[in-house]
Amino acid sequence: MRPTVHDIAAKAGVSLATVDRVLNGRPGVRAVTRARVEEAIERLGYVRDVAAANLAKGRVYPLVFIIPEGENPFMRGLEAEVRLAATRSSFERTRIAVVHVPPFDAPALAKAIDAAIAEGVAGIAAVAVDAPEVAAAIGRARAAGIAFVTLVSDLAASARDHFCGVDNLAAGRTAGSLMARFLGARPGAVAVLAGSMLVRDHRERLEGFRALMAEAGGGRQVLDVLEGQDEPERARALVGACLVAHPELAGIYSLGAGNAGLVAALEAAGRGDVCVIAHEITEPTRLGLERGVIDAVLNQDAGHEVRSAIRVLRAKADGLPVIAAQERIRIDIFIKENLPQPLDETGTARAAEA
Amino acid sequence: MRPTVHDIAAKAGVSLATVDRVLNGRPGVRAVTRARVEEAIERLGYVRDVAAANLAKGRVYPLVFIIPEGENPFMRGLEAEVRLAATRSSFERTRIAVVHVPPFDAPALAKAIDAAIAEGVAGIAAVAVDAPEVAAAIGRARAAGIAFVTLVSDLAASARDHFCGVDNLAAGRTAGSLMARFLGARPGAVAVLAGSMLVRDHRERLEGFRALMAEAGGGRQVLDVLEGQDEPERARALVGACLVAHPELAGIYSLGAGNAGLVAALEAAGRGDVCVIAHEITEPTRLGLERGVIDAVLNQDAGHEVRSAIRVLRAKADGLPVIAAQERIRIDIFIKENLPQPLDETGTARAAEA
DNA sequence: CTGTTAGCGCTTTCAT
DNA sequence: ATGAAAGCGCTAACAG
Repeated sequence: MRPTVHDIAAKAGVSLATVDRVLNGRPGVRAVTRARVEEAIERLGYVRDVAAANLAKGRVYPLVFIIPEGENPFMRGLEAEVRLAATRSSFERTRIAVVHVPPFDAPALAKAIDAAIAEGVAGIAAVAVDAPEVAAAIGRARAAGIAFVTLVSDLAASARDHFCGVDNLAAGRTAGSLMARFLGARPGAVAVLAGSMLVRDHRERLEGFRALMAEAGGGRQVLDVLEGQDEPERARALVGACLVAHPELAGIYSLGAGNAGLVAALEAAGRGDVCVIAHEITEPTRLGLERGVIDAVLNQDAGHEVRSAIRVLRAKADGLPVIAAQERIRIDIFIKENLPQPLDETGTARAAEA
Repeated sequence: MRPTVHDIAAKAGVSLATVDRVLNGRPGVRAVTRARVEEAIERLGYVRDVAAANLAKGRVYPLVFIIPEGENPFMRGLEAEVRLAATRSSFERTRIAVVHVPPFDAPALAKAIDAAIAEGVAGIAAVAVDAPEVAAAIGRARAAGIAFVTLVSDLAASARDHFCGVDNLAAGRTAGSLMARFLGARPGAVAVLAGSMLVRDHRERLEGFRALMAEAGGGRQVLDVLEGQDEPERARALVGACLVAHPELAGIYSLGAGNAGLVAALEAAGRGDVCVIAHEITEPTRLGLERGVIDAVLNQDAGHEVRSAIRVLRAKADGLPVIAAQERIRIDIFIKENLPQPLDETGTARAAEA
């Protein structure tokens, strides 16, 4: 049997209350007594039973997820994953709230963070906007003892406990490598469709992509970035115009959202031959893959990110360690053949039981 | 506050013990009383606090992982993941044991399963050998109320609760698709290196690969399978001979283990131009990717599989539902650019914090 | 058939 | 500065 607080109390010749004080670093214990208890803890190899502790505390962890509003399908999918986790979270003494903020709006995000601090939550997860005022708000949260993780998009220098997302530089390089291999010796330039160069992820992906294309040699031309603001209509117009202006175009790297427009433009122009690489498995990209318009999709698993964020927030709130390997978000590569089947209404994976 | 057993007891006008009997489907309650309690449960929207229940039960879940012995690096990595999880599992009221059996040995596996049943474990995870006697042993385990999951390799018709592994047919198709795209118009045949055609995963992967190569058109020739028994030395010899016999060889699909030999043979022959696709991120395949000898590696995340197996076994043992999306094991595609950094000694992911 | 009572391992008043 | 005792939500004897 694992040693308990009683064992420590007996071994150290003190009461349960004193053991608890030492265990939780609370004041009111003489240094000598503390030392005695700590030695007992050490010698017995005691590890706290977190479940029992939480039961005694009657503690629930109120967490807040701050997510951009709008039509970006990836963000909506992310939110769905949060709500799914929230349903199940009651089992785990966690209460999860979702807060919306306008996308790319640093002041609004900072305000939302401060509101969460005022509410006295145990942890905050937010899709970060890379701005000093946001970093300052995160600093205030941490100062208040609130765990903070950034989700999907990180920000430069800040006190966040953890970043739940992928290495976007590597993602861009991966896209570049696939593009180079898929095109092989085929001539023609490559276009890049982004949301906005004001966003950190997009900048990093572009950087990685350009770097790899340069290293790959062959002198393939990468055209100037098309900024579609992550809006399907703008993306469609931009890509349509690009296809006209560059009839020899060989590939398109779409590193943001708005992919419904991209697919529409390609199909309208009858350019199924263009090699297309996009990001995130969503309705449009899934369809694009299945119809052969998109050749590969790089993905970050939103469900994994959300569950990871919850685990990390709870661990940090408890002062517990984190399993790094489980929390690292991979850059998934999907082609038509390894695309996972969508779940049916009951949440049952058809593929898993096939 | 969430309703508790006390609330139910009060509402139904019965004692705690009766509520508990109803909750756990134990006998000794009149139908009317039962109905009254059930109504109270329903109306209050009661959900059991599993942590508290386990605390009260003092229950630990003894689980057994049955893993093939031998030098297969993937299996050794799998075992390492089990041991890692075991270390951390004390936090979660789970005790994990590892049992070794000779690879591909159905009678030995069946015997190990029966031994675990006799020990009265709560759940068993095993890398299955596809044989009737194994299916029978699994049936006995389930009959004894023991949760059972197959790990990595499933078997035909059996009563296992769940399969923790990938769709190997899809994996083979994925390999085929990548091979076809990477080779493009380049002429030359493709070789396949397998462990043994007696193993189910390998058969399925081959089937998927061949199917896709046929569909891809271009009439690319797929040579007869080389069976290396997952042993590096045999693989090296077979591949070496194949390279001599087919100087125009364009690609190799390695669907089993023994990849150290494959890489060695290719490097010895100076055939870095051959397009190579292999399975599982292990020491040899990681090196192969980094050195450019291997072009892509399909992977199943052993850590994910193990953690998933534990979650599923515990959930099944508790009669709890399972989050399908979290338990589905993806077919990961890795190329040099999206290969995750290995962990350092402290278990910290270098990439995640970079 | 049903109720009482004493814990599981930990935290938390309230005394001393 | 330290201890005693009463729970947290649930289960498990043991009585009725």
